[in-house]
Amino acid sequence: MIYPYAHLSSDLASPESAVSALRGIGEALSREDGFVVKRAPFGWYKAFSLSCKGHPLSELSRTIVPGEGAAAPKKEIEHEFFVFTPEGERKDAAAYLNENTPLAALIRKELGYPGPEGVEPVHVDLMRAKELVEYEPRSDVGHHRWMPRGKLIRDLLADYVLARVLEYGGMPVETPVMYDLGDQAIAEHAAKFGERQYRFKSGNRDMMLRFAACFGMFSIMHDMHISPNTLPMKLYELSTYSFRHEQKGEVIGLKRLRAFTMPDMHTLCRDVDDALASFEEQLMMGWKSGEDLETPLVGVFRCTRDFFDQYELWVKGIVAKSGVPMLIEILSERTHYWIAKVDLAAIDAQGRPIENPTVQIDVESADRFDIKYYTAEGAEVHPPILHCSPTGSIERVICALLENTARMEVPSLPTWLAPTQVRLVPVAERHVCFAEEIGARLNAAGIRADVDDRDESVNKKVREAGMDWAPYVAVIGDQEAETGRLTVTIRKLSEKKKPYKEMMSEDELIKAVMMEVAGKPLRPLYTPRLLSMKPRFI
RNA sequence: GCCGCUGUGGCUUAGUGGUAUAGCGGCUGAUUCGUAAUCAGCAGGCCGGGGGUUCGAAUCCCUCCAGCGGCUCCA
Repeated sequence: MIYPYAHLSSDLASPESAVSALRGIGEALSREDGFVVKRAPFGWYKAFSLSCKGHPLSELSRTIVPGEGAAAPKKEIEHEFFVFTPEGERKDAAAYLNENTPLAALIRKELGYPGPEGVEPVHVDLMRAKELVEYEPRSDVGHHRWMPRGKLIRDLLADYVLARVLEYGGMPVETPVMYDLGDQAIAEHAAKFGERQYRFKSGNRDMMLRFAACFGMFSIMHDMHISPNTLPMKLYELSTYSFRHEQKGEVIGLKRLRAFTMPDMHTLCRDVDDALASFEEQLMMGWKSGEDLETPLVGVFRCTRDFFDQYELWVKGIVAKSGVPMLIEILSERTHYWIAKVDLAAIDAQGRPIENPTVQIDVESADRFDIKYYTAEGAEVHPPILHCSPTGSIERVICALLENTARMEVPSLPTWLAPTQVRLVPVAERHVCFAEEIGARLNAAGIRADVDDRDESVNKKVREAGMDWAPYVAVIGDQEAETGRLTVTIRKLSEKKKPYKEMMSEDELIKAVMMEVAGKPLRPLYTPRLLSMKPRFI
C-alpha cells in the first residue's frame, strides 16, 4: 500500500509532483519486484487500520531522496592562479610558495598545499581566558555568549564599521532574520545555497533563518521606486545574526560559527562601470580596516574568464591602488552569483588565512528579486549589485585580533579596543580615593580607566594589569599625591621583562590616550570602575 | 557529516582496576604594601551524560554529548 503522508514532510512538493511520484513508485514496484501494489487516493482524508508486531516505540519515519543518479553533475571548473604586482607585472603563483610572508600563506592555502600539522588556534584559549566570549553549551554548536569585555569589543567594532559606512554614504537599515520559503525569490536564493541553513516550521509556513542580510535588503530594493539618478545606492545592515548550519566538525572558536555578525552593505549600481568604481572604493575600505585594526591583510581577486578578458586593465589598476601584490584566480565559468570578487584575509598564528573583508559583483540577484529601474528611453534595467563587508564578520575580526597577538613580543589589542585603557593601581588603601578621582576625570575625558582598589600587593595588581593587557598602567601612591605627576607604564612601548615607563601629568596621559584613539569609536567601561566590584566570569 | 585524539572542583592539572592530587581562583583572618603572584586557615569534585564488565571503575568496554586535529565544506 502506497500511502501519501503529507504531514510527515516539512517541505512539500506540489500535488502534481506528489501524484506523479506516487504513480512512479507504484509502477516501478509492481514491474520490478512483482508485488501486488495498491495506491491510496491522493488528496482525501481516509482511515485505515494496520496491525503489526513490534515495540510500541519502534515506529519511524525515513526521508528518501533521489540518489546519485539524479544528482546534477558537478560542473568541471578550471581555476587559474597567478599574482599581479602593483607595478602591473604578472608572476607565477608558485614562485611565492616558499616565502615566509602572509601572501605566501594565502597562496599555499588557495593552491591546496597542505599546511603544517595543526594545533589548536591561539584565539580559542584567549577568547575565554581574557573573559571575552565563550561557548554556550545550552545553545546549538557555534552560538556563543559574550561577556562584558567581549561585548564591548563587539560594540566598538560595530561602531567602527557603521562610522566607515556612513562617511562612505551608506544608509543603515534593519531587516528580519527569518524568511518564508513560500516566496519564490527567497526559495530560489535559498536553494542555491544547499542545506546549510536553519529551517523550521512556523505554524504551517516553512521558514529559514537568513544566512546573510541579502534577503531583507533585496526585498527593500524590490519594493522601491528606483531612479537611476540616485545610484549608486548603498544600504547597510549589521546582521546580528546571520545563521549558517555548518557541519559540526567545521565549527571552531571565532573562525567558523553557526551564528555570526556580518556587517553587510549592498550597493545598487547603475551599470557595470558604476559597479567597478564602487568596487574599487569598497576594496579600499577593506584595506583601511586592516590598518585600523592593526591586523595585516593579504588579498585574492577572483573573477570569471570573461570578466578578466574584458577588464584586465582594471584588475591591474586595483592591484596598483592596493599597493601590494595580490593573488588572482580566474574561473573558467561563473558558478555563483558573482562575476568578480575580492577577499582580504588576515593570517592566523599557524599561517592559515582568516577570510574577512570582501566585495563581490552580483549579476543574478537583481533579476531574481526583480530589482529594476527604467532608463530615460524607458528600458527596464536589472542592474548589478555589490555585496561588501568592509571588515568581514565581527567574530572573525576578533579572531584575527587575538591570533595577531601571538606574533607580538608583548601581546596587546589596539588601544581603542582595549576593555581597560588605563589601569590605576593605588599603593595602599589611603590612596584609593585619590586614584578614584583621577579615574573619574579620565572617564569624563572618554577614557576607559578603572581602579584596582583590592586589598592586594602592588606587585600582584601590576601583574594582573599586565594580564588584562591594559595599555596604560599607573601606580598611585604618596609620590603621585605630592607631585601630581604619574609614572605610567606604556604597554605598546614595553619589551618582555622591560616595562617602558614615562613620567607624565594627568593631562598628558589623557592627551596621549586620546591621540592614540583619535578617529576611533569611544565607549565607556562595561565593567565596574572599582576592581573590587568586578565579578569573575571565568 | 566522516576519521582520529581528548574530557578529573570556576581555571590549570596529578592519578592506567583498590578510600579522588595539587596550584591558582573563592571565602575568612592577618597584612597597607612602589611596578609581574604577602602569609595562614576553610569550603568546593557521585572524575562530561547514560549503559555494561568486575567483589570493586576516574581507570576496561559500548553509546551519546562536547572540545580539538584532519577531511569535506565555507554559498
